[in-house]
Amino acid sequence: MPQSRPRIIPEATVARLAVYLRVLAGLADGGRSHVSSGELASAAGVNPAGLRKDLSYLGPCGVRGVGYSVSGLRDRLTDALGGERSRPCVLIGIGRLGSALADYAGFASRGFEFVGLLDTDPATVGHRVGGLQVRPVQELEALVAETHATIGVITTPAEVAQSVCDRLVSVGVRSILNFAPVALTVPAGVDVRKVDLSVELQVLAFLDQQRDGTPPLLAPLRAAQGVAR
Amino acid sequence: MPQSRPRIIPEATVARLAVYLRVLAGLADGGRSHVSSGELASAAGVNPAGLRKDLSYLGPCGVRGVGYSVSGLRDRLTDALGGERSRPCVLIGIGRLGSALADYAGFASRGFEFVGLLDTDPATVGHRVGGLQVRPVQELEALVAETHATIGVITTPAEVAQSVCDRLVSVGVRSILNFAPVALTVPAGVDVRKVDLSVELQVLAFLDQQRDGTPPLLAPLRAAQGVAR
DNA sequence: GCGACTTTGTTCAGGCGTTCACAAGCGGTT
DNA sequence: AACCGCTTGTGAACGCCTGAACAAAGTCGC
Repeated sequence: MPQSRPRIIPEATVARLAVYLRVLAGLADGGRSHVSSGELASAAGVNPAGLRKDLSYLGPCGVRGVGYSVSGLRDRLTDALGGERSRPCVLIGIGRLGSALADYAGFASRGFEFVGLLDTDPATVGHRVGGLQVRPVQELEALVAETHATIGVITTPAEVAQSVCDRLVSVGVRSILNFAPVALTVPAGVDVRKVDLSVELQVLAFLDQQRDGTPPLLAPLRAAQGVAR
Repeated sequence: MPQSRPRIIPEATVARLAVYLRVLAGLADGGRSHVSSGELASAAGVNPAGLRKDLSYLGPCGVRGVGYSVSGLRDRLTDALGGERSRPCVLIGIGRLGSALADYAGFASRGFEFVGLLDTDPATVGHRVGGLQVRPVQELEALVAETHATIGVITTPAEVAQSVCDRLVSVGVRSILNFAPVALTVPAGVDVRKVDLSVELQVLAFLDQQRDGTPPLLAPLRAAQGVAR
């Protein structure tokens, strides 16, 4: 019965659904029972019409004239995004960034649990980070097999990211979050999402320069929109 | 003066230009003098035609029949993305993630230098992170004024992110990188880029579920879309 | 010096995502 | 019971970006 979602959901929409879900969780904690698309969109930083369109991919889930039930919509979104079941993750590369991610509360609260931390550095292996002991990267295959991890997070230096990725894929991991500044090559059927922190800063630097250097030239169309994405 | 770039560069292109720049830096270190669009595109993980289109926004910068000069293109990209001048950044919220970012080598090597670290927690203030001493967040305005920081990085909890953002904007910071899971509201003329780590994982979880749950249903290419029911 | 090959730069069409605007539907009120 | 206002859901247009095909241009070989 719950199996009836023949429509394809665009990836951009999926990302926003995750944002809506977080906003809803906050509203639920605040005791709210209903929200309108306008209010929810404002909190999420998107257009109200776009929000409704996003939600429409899940089928009707609001009541006209009233709005959306906070708990109802939250449950529906939770279900659409993969349910509440805990998703075991392995993290490879326990440097500064890796350590920070290992005990980032935002992950655990959403059902993402790190079940293994791996590193090559003998000085790091054995150390305890976020409640887990760092293990040597040689144990990657065994670890994935025993924990049935489905998500791999790569925070290694760029040079070894591809080989780590290959090993993850070879033992069945099909979802990879990559923080290393390289483009990973994976076979079809494997999803990679890349987070590139220095690119983000560089884009900001570009926009900054553009503001300072060419406002008289092409300033007109660039204003508008008070909320950023 | 190289002041002649009347064309507007799409933001998506800017982000890719930053990736190309990094790949080029690696090639230059390797001693390469020329690259073709195909090779560069492969290393960056994009389509060759798209890469050429991206570069065309900067005007002709390759030689037909030969390819691109590694150093020449690198310089051109560096210039387009804001030059090599050091950009002072302030970082607010020195938790796990903030500490990791504070001494992330990838930033410094691209001209982004943290000139101030701020936090509210008395236990964190005064501590030394990545070569800088953490200062109380009350000094934010003074710090920005004295260092002329142009970029603010927010790694605070969600509840205080907006107020920190407002204070940054009020003292002239117009570029903000936000890691807090909230949509920041800013006046026109201020750019915000948001990095949401748990959203990335949630998208992966969705794709994972979609693979497992609906391969027999919508695996094929695709049919009509936009038609309603 | 000329021809052919290689690679860029550009143009074109297609898909995707976003935004706007309107009709349908539900609750509250009289 | 019927009306009115409010909000959702959807259809359609617009613009952006992506992916492929073509022409210009430069180099290498003979």
